[in-house]
Amino acid sequence: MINGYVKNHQMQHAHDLFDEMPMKDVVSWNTMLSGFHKTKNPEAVYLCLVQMRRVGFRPNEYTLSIVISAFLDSVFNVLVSQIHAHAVCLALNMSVFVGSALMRGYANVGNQVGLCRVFEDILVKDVTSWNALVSGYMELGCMVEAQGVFDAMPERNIVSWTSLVNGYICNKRINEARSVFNKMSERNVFSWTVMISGYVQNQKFMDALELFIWMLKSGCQPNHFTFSSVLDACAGCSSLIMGQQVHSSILKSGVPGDDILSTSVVDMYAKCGDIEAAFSFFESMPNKNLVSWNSIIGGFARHGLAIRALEEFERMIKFGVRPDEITFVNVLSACGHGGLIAEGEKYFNSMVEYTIKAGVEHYACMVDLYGRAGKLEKAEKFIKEMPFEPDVVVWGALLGACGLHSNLELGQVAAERICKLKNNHPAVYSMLSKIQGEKEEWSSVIEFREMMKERHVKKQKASSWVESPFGDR
DNA sequence: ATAGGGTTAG
Repeated sequence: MINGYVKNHQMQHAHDLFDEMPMKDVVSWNTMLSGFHKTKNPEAVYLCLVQMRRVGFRPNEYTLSIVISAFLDSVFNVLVSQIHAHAVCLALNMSVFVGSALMRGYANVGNQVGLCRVFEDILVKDVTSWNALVSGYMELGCMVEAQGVFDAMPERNIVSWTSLVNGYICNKRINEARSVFNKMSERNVFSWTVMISGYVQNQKFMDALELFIWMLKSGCQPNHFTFSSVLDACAGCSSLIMGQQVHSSILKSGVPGDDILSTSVVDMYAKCGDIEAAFSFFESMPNKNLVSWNSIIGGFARHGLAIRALEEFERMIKFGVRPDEITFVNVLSACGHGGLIAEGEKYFNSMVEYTIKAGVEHYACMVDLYGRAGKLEKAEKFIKEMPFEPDVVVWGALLGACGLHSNLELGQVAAERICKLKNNHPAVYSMLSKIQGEKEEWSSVIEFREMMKERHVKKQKASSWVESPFGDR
């Protein structure tokens, strides 16, 4: 019964039943631990483990591997070496299960010595243990070691290959990843998805889409992970036609739509310029979460529809969804693009009510807000009163505003600060020469162009899909 | 009856 509740993520019911249970054993405790792990509640796992020990139960292999997995990426991962010590005392460190969990744990805290030590102690190492070693080395950025382990493994399965590909991708070595991927004798939905999302993460959207077509031709059925990455690729290269095709394939494929996939659809339509399609799909979603709300608010903001962005924000609050820092970045940028100064100030000040501390991004939005509206002194004052060091984005917002309102003096101040933080940023040259051009100071403009040539500064490539002679790619 | 290695969103 408890396991049934756990499988359906009904932890409250599981908990109640567990409390009533008269003769608990290790298995019942492990089932509860696993439930807290599945519902991503590391603190509950921690408390449950402590309680279990307090009433005198001895952890077994199951207990330790669940607990270690639950501590990954949480504050409790400082306990990895303590759990390891515990495992040694119970002679469970030689278990394949505990061993591979511990390896992930050590990789998670960046401890290479621990990773190797645990691997050596595993009595009968199987493919999974070797795979965990490859992934562990990759996670630590040790690509040579990972490749060495892969080459030395007694046997390799599709997971070993996929781990290697994924490892190279995580280390931003997309070409190495692709060359390993090409050598695979068989591929499954995991391997295809890893490679496709790797291209997306590295902004190679066309490569991602090309590979997706290849995947379909090879007869491999995409899942919600794949589709979500592919939609991201469509959004990345602003290809509405491709995005629509992918959306249709999702509907035809019959993969159950989840929150993440739906949010990717919303985001794709918004980034491909069809904000109404984004909105109507968003409206049709039965379960809107924080990320989906942020996505539609950001979509309206980017389309300059400030009022509609703010309406969605208010609706989100009414729905009882708590905004986070990203929500406010989107809300403030909506105000900036819509010239809604008073509203921007109101929302900026309301952040404390939601216990969200304004970060450097929010300050950048405010500088942008004042700057676009021509209130340059106010923007400058805002920068001076910031509780942290302004970054390139903050100064860039001011510089952009100076370009918009042809203010050379303040523009030069911003430009100098940007150059200190990031040498030879092309935007600095373009913006200053733009202002000088407007002031008809042609000698300065020419001087700047010469300077750019000398310093080998290249203007950033920019293009627009609006009335593009190439049509929609 | 409970456990380990590879993939997704703002």
